[in-house]
Amino acid sequence: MTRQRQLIYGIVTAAPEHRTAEEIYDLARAQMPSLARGTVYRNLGLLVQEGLIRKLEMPDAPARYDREPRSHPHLICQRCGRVEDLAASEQLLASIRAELPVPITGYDLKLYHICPACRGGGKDGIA
Amino acid sequence: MTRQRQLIYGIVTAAPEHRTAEEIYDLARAQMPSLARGTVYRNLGLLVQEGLIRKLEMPDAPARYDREPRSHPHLICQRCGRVEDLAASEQLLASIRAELPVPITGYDLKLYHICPACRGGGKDGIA
DNA sequence: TAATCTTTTAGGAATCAATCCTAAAAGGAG
DNA sequence: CTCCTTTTAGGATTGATTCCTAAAAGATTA
Repeated sequence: MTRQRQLIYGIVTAAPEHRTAEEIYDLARAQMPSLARGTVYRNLGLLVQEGLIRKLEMPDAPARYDREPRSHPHLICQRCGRVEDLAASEQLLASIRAELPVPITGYDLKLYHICPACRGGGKDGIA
Repeated sequence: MTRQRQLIYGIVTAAPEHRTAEEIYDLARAQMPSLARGTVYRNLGLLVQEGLIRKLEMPDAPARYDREPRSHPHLICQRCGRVEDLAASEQLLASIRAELPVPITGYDLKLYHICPACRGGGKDGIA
């Protein structure tokens, strides 16, 4: 395990944020200025392969990385792109499986909405 | 409605395939050789905006377009990337909504598996 | 610890999907 | 047909990501 790998993994797992490779690169360079961009991409890919973290493809935007590798839903604001984790529901997964003709190895569920901040005004969501 | 737009829309809606912009471009050029790549991308974007078709972001691959704009699950082979439509289940959507703290505007559910062709051998799926 | 072999890195070039730019062509209203 | 607006072709450009290579770091063994 190289220092670079450790650093990158640490940044992803330290916070629940869903950061892009570029954001991770910037944060990492604050601690290791010589770190190369390619190293970040390569290690993120390896961490994903090993099942330690998860890659989230975003609509019309760079991918983001999630410290939780197990399948779980994400709530995404259509306007600002903010990503929020939702708890994986066994009940939901069961419903999904029940509908399927084949066994699945994982899923990716993105739920779109407009977050309170983007809905404007001060009030949010009472209506 | 320009001829280019009509042609592109026609290609997407003609078949249940989920084609990439590049594939659509190739098919369209067979009928209109002067068509520009940018025109294909721009019109696909406009068709998506108008809600006539749907864009599917694919993991580590170019986006694909679906002639069905309403939210519905997709079954995707992890190995070859083949995309298959699944029927939108009102029951499933209800389960999803029931779990949520906020109203959603749409969803994107990708279910991953290994398709029979990729599972190797001749038999498929009896086991 | 030194020698050796393997893996990973830095740095930058290259790729690929997608977007942007501009003059010319097409649509469309009157 | 004329004027005005929108869209196109064609190609340059961008932005995320991958690839390349010599050098550095890690690991292994003696």
